[in-house]
Amino acid sequence: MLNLYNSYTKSLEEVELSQDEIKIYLCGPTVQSSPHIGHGRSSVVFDFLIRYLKYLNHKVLFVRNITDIDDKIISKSSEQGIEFQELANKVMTEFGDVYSSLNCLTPDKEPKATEYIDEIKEYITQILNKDMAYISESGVYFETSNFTDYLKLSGRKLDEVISGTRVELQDDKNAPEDFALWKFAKEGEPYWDSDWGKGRPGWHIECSAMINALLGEEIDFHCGGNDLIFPHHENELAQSKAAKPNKNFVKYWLHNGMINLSGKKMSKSEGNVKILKDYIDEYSGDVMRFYFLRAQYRSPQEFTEDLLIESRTTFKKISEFVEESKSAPIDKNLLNIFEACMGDDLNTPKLIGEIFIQINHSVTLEEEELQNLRSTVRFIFDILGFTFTKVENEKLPKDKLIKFFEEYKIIFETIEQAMGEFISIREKYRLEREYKIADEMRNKLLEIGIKIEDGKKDGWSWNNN
RNA sequence: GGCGACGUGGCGGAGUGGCUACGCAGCGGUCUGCAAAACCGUGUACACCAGUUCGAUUCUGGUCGUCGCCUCCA
Repeated sequence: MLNLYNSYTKSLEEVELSQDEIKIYLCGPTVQSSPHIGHGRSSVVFDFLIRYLKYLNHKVLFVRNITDIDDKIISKSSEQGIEFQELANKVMTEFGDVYSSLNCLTPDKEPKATEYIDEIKEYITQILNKDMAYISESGVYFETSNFTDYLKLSGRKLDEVISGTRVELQDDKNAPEDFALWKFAKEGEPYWDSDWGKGRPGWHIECSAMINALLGEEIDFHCGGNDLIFPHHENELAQSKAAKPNKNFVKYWLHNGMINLSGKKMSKSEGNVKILKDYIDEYSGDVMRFYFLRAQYRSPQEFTEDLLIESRTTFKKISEFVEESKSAPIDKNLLNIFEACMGDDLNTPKLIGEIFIQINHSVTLEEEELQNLRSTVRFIFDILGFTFTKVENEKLPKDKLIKFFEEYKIIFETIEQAMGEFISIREKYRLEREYKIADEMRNKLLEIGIKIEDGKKDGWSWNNN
């Protein structure tokens, strides 16, 4: 059983899944600036869902779009004196890198708005033909007053939409709440030809058109951050229902909560954006994923670097528990827990708690049961997209190492060889009860970033932390 | 201002009408030459005020507070 919160009905619903392909559309980024933690959350959280659906033996058709043309991209690129495509491509690459280091499943299709201009124009024509849009001086606009269900998704009232608006209103619109399907190009702006005039698509229409082109008239899940509910998804829904009144555009609307930086929402306008890549590089994709796993996907989630450090510590425990084991779904009890938690609107924090309860109880288990538990925990984390790849040890500069080991008359060839000799020298001192020297060696080694942990099998390890 | 969400121990974060969440940190211990690591043990938190109830952190109402959306945003 899978219960998920549907933003449209504002309630937890038992999801009905057909045995056919499940169609999922995730609103991807506008490629105007580098990905931040919030982008990471949205992609990882819905990656959990997709992977879980696959675990439940469903076929999934997953589309995530890229908005590569919009006002911000145009203005930013012109500030930098480059073509808008150049900026879009650069940022797009950054997003691709981040998705892959977070081990998010590659979408089956990843359409860009600029590659679907024909479909977009065709879609606008359909809306015009249904008398749900009109052409004015500055563009083609959606006639919201002709769409009775407008604002049903976001639950707003019409006068609120206008009263809160501080943006200059276009005076060639029939109503202030009407939104652009096609914006006519101003001097110097990029444009595509159309029957109505040279211009570019509005923000919302690309999603309607690309969903229609790639997934069809009806889809199962439409996902994105909850900041997109209004106006983006509201308008998208209006367009799609206007073009196809008899179709149920989206079965379930799913929205993830925002990341908060020290109590504040992180957004471009607040200027408190942190670059996601830096954290991935420092903490690894698994740790970032685990950080996202710690919060239920709809709740706002606190972000500080300390919480990332904590996530690393906690995740390390799990990796060590699972390290030597093969992934296998053996422990039925734990699998039931897994499904119960995931089925409860993806309650991943609860799942983590339950897994730790199992780990804590494992001391009483027989060897075989313990192995089964380890394998099953590993299996669950595999399903959730964790890789358990060891963090590449930070490369210390070789000259620094050579110099360091010279002091102890060790000729550096490889780190293993040099450390082996270093340890045996130090061991000699320890046997001779020359603890001062031994401790000093340990401390000096720590200064260059290598930590000795006496009593461990290996005897030494990198200090990645 | 409008709409919505939320307020759980030092921090993060589940959950429940009566019973241990869990993780991190802290504290005590075992081990150790000393550390570290590891292991064992350890905490009567549920914003405030009323009400319903045999009993409320969990239900209802109010108060205060925090956050989000309302404008491009995941």
